[in-house]
Amino acid sequence: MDEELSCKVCGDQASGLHYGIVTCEGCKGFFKRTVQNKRAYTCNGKGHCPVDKAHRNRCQYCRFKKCLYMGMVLAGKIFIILHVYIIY
DNA sequence: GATCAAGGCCAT
DNA sequence: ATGGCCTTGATC
Ligand SMILES: [Zn+2]
Ligand SMILES: [Zn+2]
Repeated sequence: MDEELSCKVCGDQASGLHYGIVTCEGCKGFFKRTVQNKRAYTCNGKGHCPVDKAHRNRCQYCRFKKCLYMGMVLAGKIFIILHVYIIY
């Protein structure tokens, strides 16, 4: 039985936990590239474009925005460490 | 020693 | 520029 998780950002099949939330390889790489290269995107629409597997590449601004909104953070690992730390 | 996640590198 | 695969480091 394989319970496969879906990406919190685009809904694609996630490979696991990445930067604090469950994401797919695409959003993981996209987030990494965006932060590391300090990329700046702009929305052509109103800033609320649908971010799903079909349209995630159409508006990078709204995709990255959703990444942050869903709780994606560069040092997402500290959340996991913190979670353990609080319990103990 | 096994598992998970970050990062890097590569092919499309 | 995107997404995937592989490698490395850290943690349990
Ligand atoms: Zn995704
Ligand atoms: Zn947009």
